Amino acid sequence: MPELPEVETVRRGLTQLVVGHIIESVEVRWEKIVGLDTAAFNQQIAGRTIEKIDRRGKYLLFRLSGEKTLVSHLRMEGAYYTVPAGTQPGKHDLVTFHLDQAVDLFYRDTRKFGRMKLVANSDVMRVAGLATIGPEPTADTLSLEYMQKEFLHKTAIKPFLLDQSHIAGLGNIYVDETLWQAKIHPLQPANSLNIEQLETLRMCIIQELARATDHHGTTVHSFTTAFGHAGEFQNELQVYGRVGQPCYRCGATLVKIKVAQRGTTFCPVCQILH
DNA sequence: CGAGCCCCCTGGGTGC
DNA sequence: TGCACCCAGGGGGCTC
Repeated sequence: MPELPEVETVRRGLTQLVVGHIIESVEVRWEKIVGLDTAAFNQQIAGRTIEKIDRRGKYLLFRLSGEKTLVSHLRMEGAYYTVPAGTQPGKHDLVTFHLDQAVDLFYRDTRKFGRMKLVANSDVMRVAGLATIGPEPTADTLSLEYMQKEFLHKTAIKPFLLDQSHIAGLGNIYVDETLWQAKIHPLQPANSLNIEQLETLRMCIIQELARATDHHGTTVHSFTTAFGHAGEFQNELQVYGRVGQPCYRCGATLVKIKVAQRGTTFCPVCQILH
């Protein structure tokens, strides 16, 4: 499931593979992904050059010629990869971008949850999700002062961190990881954290996402980079996927509960609810 | 405004 | 071997 480190890894791969190419035509094999059929999407996008690829939170932003942006969210299993022109698409290859220089860019999405939308550059920040997105989790953009003002809700910290309007980029895996690192219980109300805990959490989030990005993201289920490689960060995970195994810090058995409909693994000894 | 729930989907796992 | 079920989950949208 792509979170910020995985999306950033995809962005870097795509930058090498498709920037500078012209989109000659497209084929849409599952209309809900794009919200348009092949003819309508083709009419909007054909002839544009891919000038640059940006990222905001978990959104990929393909900057195209003519002041347009293709906003793409991979959701659970969306993936991009390039193949030689003429390659037959597989069952789960839902969109084909026929590029110049005999390259096809495939969008594959087993569960069909991903979405993409072409908008004018001036409308990008009006796209649902981007309109309300919180700051990027870096030292420059996520300040302690912001967190003190933002974390005033009594909502449990886990769903609070999953809400992209507070901080951009965290998903289920990295929320469980950073809460374990900061020794905070996933049900702890966001407004109950003191300033020391907020600063600890802030640094854990910033460092964990940077470290995961350095490792090309986490591969669970199906994530691969645009080059078809798996990430390596799954080997670094401390709690996610380790229910029933010993806590690396205290040795207690990690437990799994449901928090806001999400599977949540934590240490019942290190992460005490206050 | 917030909490809770539904929905979108399919592959993989489990039980019989 | 096969069938019926259940589960995972990001985020938009809905109701209360």
